[in-house]
Amino acid sequence: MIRVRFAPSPTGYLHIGSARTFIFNWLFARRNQGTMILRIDDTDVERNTQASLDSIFDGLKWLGLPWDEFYRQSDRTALYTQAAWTIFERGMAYRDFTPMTQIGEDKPGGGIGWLFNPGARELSREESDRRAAAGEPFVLRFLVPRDGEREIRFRDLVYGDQSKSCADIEDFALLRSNGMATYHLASCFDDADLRISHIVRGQDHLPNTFKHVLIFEGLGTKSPKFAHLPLLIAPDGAKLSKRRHGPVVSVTTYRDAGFLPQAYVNFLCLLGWNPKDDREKMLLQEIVDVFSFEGVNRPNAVVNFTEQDPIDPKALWLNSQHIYALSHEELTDRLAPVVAAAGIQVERAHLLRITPLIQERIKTLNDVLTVADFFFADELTPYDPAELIPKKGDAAMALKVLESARKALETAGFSHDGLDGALRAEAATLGVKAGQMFQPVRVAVCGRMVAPPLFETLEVLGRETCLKRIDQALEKLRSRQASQV
RNA sequence: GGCGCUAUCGUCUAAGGGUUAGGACGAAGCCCUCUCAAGGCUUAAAUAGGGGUUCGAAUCCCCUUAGCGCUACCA
Repeated sequence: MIRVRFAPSPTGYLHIGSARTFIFNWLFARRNQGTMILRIDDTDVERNTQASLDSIFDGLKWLGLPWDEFYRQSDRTALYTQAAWTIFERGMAYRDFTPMTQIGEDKPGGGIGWLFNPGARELSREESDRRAAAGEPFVLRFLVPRDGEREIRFRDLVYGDQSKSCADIEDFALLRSNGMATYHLASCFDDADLRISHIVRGQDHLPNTFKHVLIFEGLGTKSPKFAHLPLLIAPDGAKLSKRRHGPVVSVTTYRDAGFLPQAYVNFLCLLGWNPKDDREKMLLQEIVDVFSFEGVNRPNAVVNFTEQDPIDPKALWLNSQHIYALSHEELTDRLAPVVAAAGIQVERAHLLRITPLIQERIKTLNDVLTVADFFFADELTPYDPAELIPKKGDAAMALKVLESARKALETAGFSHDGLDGALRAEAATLGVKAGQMFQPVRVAVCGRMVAPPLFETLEVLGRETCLKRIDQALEKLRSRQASQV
């Protein structure tokens, strides 16, 4: 039975790399009819925040990938302490009474690799017990084997066989001096207790895994299988961080930019994994059908963003592909809340008619606001009347064309073919090219030179609005001419 | 410093001893066309460097270089 977990610690908001780890876990579980567990690793009371927890749930909810079981480490602290003392009783851990301030100086950052504090390992059990009983604070450390040349080995499903000499593993802490379990202990205990079959997490944990193997040994359980994932990094090669890279690292950036969750998931999957064929745009089910750790790469993957544009261009393209794959009804359902949030009131039936016209012209849901604005507004936003002048034409032509278009639209049938026929006929009688006819009309009704296909647009706008806007355009042209004379 | 991981177009990647090193995004150009978009076609663009092994290396091994990670009573 496959059981996997995603175990974020609530010390920041849900970050793009964490989201991907969650997704890979989820995919692996679904692919193998396994169980997906969400576990909040909140053993660090100092740094946990409710806001962070909210952000994690928020982000996961948006992704739309449900989990099957839920745990929170702060509910289980007694279990960890108990486990730590079991390891101690087995002689695989010891109390270290070295004050924190003292070790801070000559330990990490500076010089030689730190393995353990001098004298701490050699303390007799009697003295250790006595000092503890006297209330002296201590850290419980794992007693990493120092005799012989023992190597810790494990096989990673992505990175292959791993080994490390115990001589390079320090005596890491199991219990803090306040009695709380550390991440290593709590995480391993839970992985064992919850019968996790595969630990799927970021590659930054690869070096920690040697310690974890030791802990599982201390716990007397078999290690789960491991699959480490390449990290997501910034274009500058650095690990993604809020401080350095800003809001890009948060999943909410993509959500708020108008991404479809399935497109975002698709994008994240393609960072460090590929289906071994040329597919790029994939539905969730299609990914589930072929997902395996064989397809996971080892090098870190760059999320391609800039200061000006936080969105990876490929993500944007994938989003447009997913938008394009939606039915008109589905897309309308996604667009409606965006439009409503912008304070625009539109009937769903009307929006449903607009949707097909913009579907292949929007890359994000939010684009509806800029691409379809003229469908929503009563009055067009002001535009330069010079835009009404067709190519290789002049203001007089614009005037002439718009006048005859107006006349034609008074009687034309408001369907694609009716409008097409009527306007083309007008162009022919005036002796202008079709484009010279269409473009002024487009600008007149849309208020700009770039817009969806003309006839469908006119159709959706309706005769009344079209005539009104052409009248306004004629007015603009006339006053422009008057002012220029 | 020690230990570990990694190294193919700008980016995501394919090719796990024999290919003109393939695809996608992005860029440029052309076609289509009522503008834009979509679509089609085309172009530019990569095996970090050096040694081996081999008839033959992007692929296996070693070294160098570079990047990243871990080295906390954070996770």
